[in-house]
Amino acid sequence: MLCPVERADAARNRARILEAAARLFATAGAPNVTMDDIARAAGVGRGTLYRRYPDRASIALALLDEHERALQEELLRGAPPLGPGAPPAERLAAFYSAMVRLLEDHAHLVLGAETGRSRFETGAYGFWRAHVRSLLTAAGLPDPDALVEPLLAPLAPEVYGFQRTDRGLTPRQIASALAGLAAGVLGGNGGGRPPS
Amino acid sequence: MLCPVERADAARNRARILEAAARLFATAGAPNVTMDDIARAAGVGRGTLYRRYPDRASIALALLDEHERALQEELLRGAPPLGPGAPPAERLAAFYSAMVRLLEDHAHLVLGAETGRSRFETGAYGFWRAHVRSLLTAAGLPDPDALVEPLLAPLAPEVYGFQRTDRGLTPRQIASALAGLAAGVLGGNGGGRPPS
DNA sequence: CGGCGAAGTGGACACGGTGTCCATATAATC
DNA sequence: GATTATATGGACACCGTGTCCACTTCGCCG
Repeated sequence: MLCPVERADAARNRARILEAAARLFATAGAPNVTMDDIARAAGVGRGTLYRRYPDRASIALALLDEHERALQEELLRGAPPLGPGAPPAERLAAFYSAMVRLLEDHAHLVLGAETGRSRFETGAYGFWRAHVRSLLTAAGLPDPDALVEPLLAPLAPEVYGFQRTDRGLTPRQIASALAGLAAGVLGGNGGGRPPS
Repeated sequence: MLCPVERADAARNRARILEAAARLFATAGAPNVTMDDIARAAGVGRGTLYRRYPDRASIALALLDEHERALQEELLRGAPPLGPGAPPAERLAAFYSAMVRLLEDHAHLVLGAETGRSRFETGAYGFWRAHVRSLLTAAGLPDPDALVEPLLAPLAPEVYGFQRTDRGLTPRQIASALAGLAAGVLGGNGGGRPPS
């Protein structure tokens, strides 16, 4: 092997592909974009495209990667309530709020790409899962493993998209409802309930 | 028009299609079954199949219909805690429990058929939604519209399937966790929390 | 600077599924 | 039993996917 690193043209094409895919996803909607479209828009052949990204999901994943990593960093080492230090209920609410922002900003990317089962198989999902699970454990809840997925399920792109588009909810409303959920499950008090 | 009702052969073929589809879905898994397969197994032509069911989802929907209707009946007029009479938190927990049973019994049907966005467009979803929303309203929660989807999201077939298969959870565990969720959100007390 | 090997490229190809269409067959009415 | 609307079923074209391989380009080394 003479070239241990990525070749210059390969890097150039990778950038082209990602740029073109981002543009197409944003304008036409992810599910309506075919591999052909992306290859043509990027000015590369089909073979080149498939070499790196076997399907649409992996392209969207690459596009989302940087944004998700930033949030992950904040969860691990950022300031409270997102980062360590705050009580679990508040951290969960902050996490929900941050995820709502992420979904709102990149809905077009994430929709139809991370959809269905493939969502669970991404590294990002594993991270969110571990984070929420640690919050549940810290709060002393029984059987945190069984509560993680129900708490993460509202963040599925399809659910968020349905609430926003079909139900006409605002990001504020959604984040607020999720904060209530977090308080109800993790906080001792009935956080989401009206003071009675 | 001479035949205002469904013709005899049409009814017969409808039954054949549903029976064949149920068999195929159960053995091969819904996503792996093509329209061709169903038509051939049912002994009808493609045109006949497409006439009634434009896609797999509508077939699965027809198959699930009766089971869902039974549960809907119970929710409306059955005995507490599933039917009217019990406090909202207990009714929601009972609903979760019944849905877990439904998912467990018909996972093969529902998986890959009601998947993704199409789930929200079924009449059944609208019913579950209205039910949960009424429970939220009865409990006096603010903005029930924003809480409905998060509470229904854990029942998405993909989520349930992931918990059962990949995570190795039992139906009991899942139902129990959801009961805790119901208690935390709707019940004043921390139902899912350990007594402190 | 020229050639060499390996990685990268791109388009042609075959496959499979979907959805449509229409000539034919069949059931229900008269 | 004739008639007419409806149902049937298979043939057809279309589209997207994923693979494959002959060719090109890159990077190194003599």
